[in-house]
Amino acid sequence: MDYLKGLNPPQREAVERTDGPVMIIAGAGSGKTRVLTYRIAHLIHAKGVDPFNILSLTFTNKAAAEMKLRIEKLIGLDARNTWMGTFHSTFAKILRVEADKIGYPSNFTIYDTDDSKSLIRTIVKEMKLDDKVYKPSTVLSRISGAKNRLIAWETYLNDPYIKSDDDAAMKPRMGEIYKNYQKRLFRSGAMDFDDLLFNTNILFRDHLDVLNKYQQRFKYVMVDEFQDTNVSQYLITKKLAAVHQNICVVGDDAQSIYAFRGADIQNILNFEKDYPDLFVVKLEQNYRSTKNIVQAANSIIAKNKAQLKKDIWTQNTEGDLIELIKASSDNEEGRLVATTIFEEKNNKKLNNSDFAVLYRTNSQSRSIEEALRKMNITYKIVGGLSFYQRKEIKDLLAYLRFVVNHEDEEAFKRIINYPKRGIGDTTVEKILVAAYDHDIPLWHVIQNSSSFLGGRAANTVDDFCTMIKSFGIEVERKDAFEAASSIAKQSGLLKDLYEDKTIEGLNRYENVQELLNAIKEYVDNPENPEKSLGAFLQEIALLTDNDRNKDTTDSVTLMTIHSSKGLEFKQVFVVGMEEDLFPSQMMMQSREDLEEERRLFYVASTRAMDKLYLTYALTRYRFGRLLNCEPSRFLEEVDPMCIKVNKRMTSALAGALRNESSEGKSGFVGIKNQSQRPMTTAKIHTPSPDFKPSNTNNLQEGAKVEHPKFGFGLVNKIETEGINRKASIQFDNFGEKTLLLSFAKLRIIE
DNA sequence: GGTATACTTGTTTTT
DNA sequence: CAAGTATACC
Repeated sequence: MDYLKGLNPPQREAVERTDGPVMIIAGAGSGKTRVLTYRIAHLIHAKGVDPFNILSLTFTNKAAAEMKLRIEKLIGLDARNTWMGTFHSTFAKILRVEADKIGYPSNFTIYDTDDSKSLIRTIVKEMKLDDKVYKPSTVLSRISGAKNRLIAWETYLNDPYIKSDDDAAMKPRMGEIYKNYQKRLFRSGAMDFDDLLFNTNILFRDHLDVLNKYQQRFKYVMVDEFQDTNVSQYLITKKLAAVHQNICVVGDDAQSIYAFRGADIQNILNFEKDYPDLFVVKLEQNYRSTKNIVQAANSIIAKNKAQLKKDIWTQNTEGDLIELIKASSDNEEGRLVATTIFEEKNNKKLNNSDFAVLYRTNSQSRSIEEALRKMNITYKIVGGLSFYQRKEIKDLLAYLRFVVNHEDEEAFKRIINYPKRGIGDTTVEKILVAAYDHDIPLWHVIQNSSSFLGGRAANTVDDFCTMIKSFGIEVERKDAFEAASSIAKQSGLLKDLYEDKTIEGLNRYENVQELLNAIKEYVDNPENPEKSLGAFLQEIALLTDNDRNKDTTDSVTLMTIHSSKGLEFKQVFVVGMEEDLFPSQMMMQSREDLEEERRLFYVASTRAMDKLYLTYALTRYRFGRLLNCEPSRFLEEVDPMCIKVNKRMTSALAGALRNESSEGKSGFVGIKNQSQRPMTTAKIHTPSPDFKPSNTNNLQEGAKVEHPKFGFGLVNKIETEGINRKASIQFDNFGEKTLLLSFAKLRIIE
């Protein structure tokens, strides 16, 4: 086939060596995706492998989608039939089919991190533990770590090493929390992200017939971004490939940046031990960047000890030196980035989309955004607070989730009293406790609320229950879009948002509409055979909005270094090159951590094709405080031959900019302080010694009353709004106040 | 039960 | 500095 001609010798080897275990070490910019897609095309086209027998695992939906598209271009529609997706989505699909084998319903819910944390918070509360000690995020990452190493809660509780570890951390009850968390997930018919992998392992361990089915099916297994796999993921792929041994992993140990998520760099470093007859190919020619950038990147990564030996080189031109830019403050850093982009755009006739600004933490985007906005440069932010994490989106999704899975506790808690229907925390608590204590399904309690709750609470819960049931009927009869729109309307959610006329309120309303649009798109897309709401929810649970913004406007990209992996731009700014920020202060305890930070720097640097800028600021607002910063140690690690210090910042200009910024700042702060200073209030009234609240059922307008705090006053007006009677009272010392009569303690004087 | 306010608290990265 | 939670109040 012709397509082999465009490949260099190692690339070609990687494509043609289709059988047996293969490891492709692919340096940054070495044409990895190309090799992968050609390899799959080659399997199908030249080797006659049925696309159904090929499984390719990636880390992002975007990578999967892109690869699929590229293969389709090479070999046509056959490509559609290969299995290609993220670890999580692929095994979620398999788990749906096989759920009953491990006791789960096939419509199980997938909890996102927020759901998981919320569940942990309630468990910690129920166990009467201190949530300062057992912080949801800490607990979750501990549990997650265990799951990624395939440690079940039973094992966790019995392991003396873990026990002493937790004791030492002053968190002896961790194992119990893990146990309760897991049981609760199971009761809710829910799995968290890690469960998708953990339970796949359980499934394959306990049901050899199932394992065998998939082993037969997936004759060829490929894993992209192999350096980011955790033990749990690795074991799944290893098992799947155990029969045919056609496993091909592609990765770059130098770009392993997800250890915090359980990724184990040892997987790639030790791969050869598991497969002694492993065929290793190294792709070392970089097609992306200039010589200067490649050399700089090499000099950075050379400082790491734990790595596979490789020698990245390029035939590209020398290119510009890397520019080091010093700014006096974070705001100035933003301005310098913006002006540089502006100039380069004009000088070199570039588009906004040729530029990217990369940072270590999301919070750094603010100063950059401000500066770009001032210069009228359009930009887009990738990642950050995701669309699917917005409250209004989660609320609607919770409705949808709960209608599909009546046991979904986290969804239930979100919607039971939103929009307000008069069901308070105590009632919710009672329902959950009833379900838990009697070991009965949550939905059973809701359906029979009168046996567990008092009269009026039971009534409102009944109404809620009827509503959910009617939604259930709609979901059965209609497609996902019609059902979701109807639920959004009838639940009152849309109305609640519509009535909020603030800017944010409007925004929220639009976001919900956007979600509905997304559902419509899903339904209309012929590639999705199943139009049901359940099918849509499965799809969306593992979606991050990285690939969602397909807006075509030409814009500068702002994102964290993590989310930049796999991308490339002509010009790249890595901002915030400061000690404690990059490398992050959290990452400097151990050498392993520091090495991961260094790999992160390597990833950032190798995104650039033509030009790389490194910027740092001398001062920066963090924790709401102005801090002095030191240049990052990483700056000294870059080969000095590749760098030039930017001279365009004359000190006069710097001074001018600094003054301007401080003036603007202080003026603003001054105004704000003034408006926020609390007014001095009148002295609180001391109630008369014989103060006793009167029955206010017959309170009349014009009556004279005493309030324990506000003192004496005259009733101006009484209004009745539903159950609530309110009185406007003109107090002698506190002005007019409107009080709710069912709560306000008032003594009627005359 | 609902809501306005004060207060704390935390900022790494994400499937 | 911002968001999210506890509190106190109506």
